[in-house]
Amino acid sequence: MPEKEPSQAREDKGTNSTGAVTTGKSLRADARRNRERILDVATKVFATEGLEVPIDEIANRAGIGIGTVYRHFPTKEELIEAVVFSFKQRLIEKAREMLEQDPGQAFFHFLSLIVREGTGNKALIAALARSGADIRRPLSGISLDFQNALGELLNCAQQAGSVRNDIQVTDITAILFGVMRTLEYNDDSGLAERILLVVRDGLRGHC
Amino acid sequence: MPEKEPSQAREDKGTNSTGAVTTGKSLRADARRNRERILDVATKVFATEGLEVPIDEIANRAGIGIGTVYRHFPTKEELIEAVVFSFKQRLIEKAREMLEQDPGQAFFHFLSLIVREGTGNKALIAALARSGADIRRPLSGISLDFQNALGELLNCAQQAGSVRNDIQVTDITAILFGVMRTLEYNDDSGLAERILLVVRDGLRGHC
DNA sequence: AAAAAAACGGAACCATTACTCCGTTTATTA
DNA sequence: TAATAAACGGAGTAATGGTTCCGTTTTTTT
Repeated sequence: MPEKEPSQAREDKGTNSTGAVTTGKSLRADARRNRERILDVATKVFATEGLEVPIDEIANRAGIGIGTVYRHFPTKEELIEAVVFSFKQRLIEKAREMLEQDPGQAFFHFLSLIVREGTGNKALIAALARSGADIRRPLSGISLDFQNALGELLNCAQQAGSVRNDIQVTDITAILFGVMRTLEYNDDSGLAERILLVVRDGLRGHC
Repeated sequence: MPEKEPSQAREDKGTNSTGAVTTGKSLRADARRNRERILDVATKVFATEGLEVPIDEIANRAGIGIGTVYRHFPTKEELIEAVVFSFKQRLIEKAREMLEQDPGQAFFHFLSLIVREGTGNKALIAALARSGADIRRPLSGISLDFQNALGELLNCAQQAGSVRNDIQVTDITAILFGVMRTLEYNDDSGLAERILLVVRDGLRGHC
């Protein structure tokens, strides 16, 4: 009698080039549902309350056991990464779209967009912090993609003379990081506007 | 027979208007020595390693028991306040001195000074963060003094036309906070220079 | 120098949080 | 629908870090 073997060689979860987990067909129905739900809740909670919210809290709000959360995302870090990933992905997409516009406009519009979206979204701020905090650490995956997208906008703007030349992408990331951090505790959009004004004029340079 | 009474009504520790603990004569010799030592060590450790360093660590490095630290500073918060206080005090003094200079110069020199001193000093960054993070919360004590000192420099600079007029002190505090935070993880002074350049030009305004 | 007061030291306590383990439940398969 | 595999849930574990308590030591007073 032939040995029992896994009835159908289920395809494994894999990771695509960008680092996102490709949700293959291999998950059981309830599992896929739960995974989705966790991600949903985590995204909202992280955005409104910050990354320090304990996993238990997220599990509770999702109406799901802690163990389940950990099966899907073996560490808190990985859950955060997953959430952060989609935020960055969306921004990258926006950046690409903007490349159509006038170079100077594009760059500054992108900055505005980030600031606007970031105001009041602690998860997004953290996402940017993760690629902007320590600019010496080489990036990879989605963070690198993001930096490249931003870099392209910057380059174009510089070539068009809309942004000073003595500035690099990493400087922008760093500045962005600072602005975000400031806005983390001040969701006043008036402040955001004024800071953006200063940054904008400063980036144009030589008065 | 008369009841025993405290031989000498020792003067109590009090707090002066700025919030600093006035070290009266009431402390025993070893106590005063220890208090000083704790403050010294804490200042250095907080500066180089940040405020997250546990109290135990500070006690150990000072060669003093944990209990002793807590007798002098009933909560970690109070120890931090004490450290932060002296940093701010020094900055305020500098600000006053600078008022002598040309208004525009004074203001920008002060910004440079803070950035220079802040680069690599996590305690100082935290000190500024504490008065700049949430600009809606009304300040008091030393933080208010600091804001006022900064405000005075700003006012003069604005009246002299060296700084744009659509900006308030709290905006400066916020910007400063952001810059500091950025530099917290990047002690590269080149980056500091470039960011300062952008901020400076941005604050001058209307190109 | 003895008594009283002040200060010391650090083990123990408590709260928080990330993460594990395993008995139970649910989905899938045959 | 019974057997099997997959996934679930949450009590329990471990590490961390702030704070308290109290027996011991040091300083000050008489």
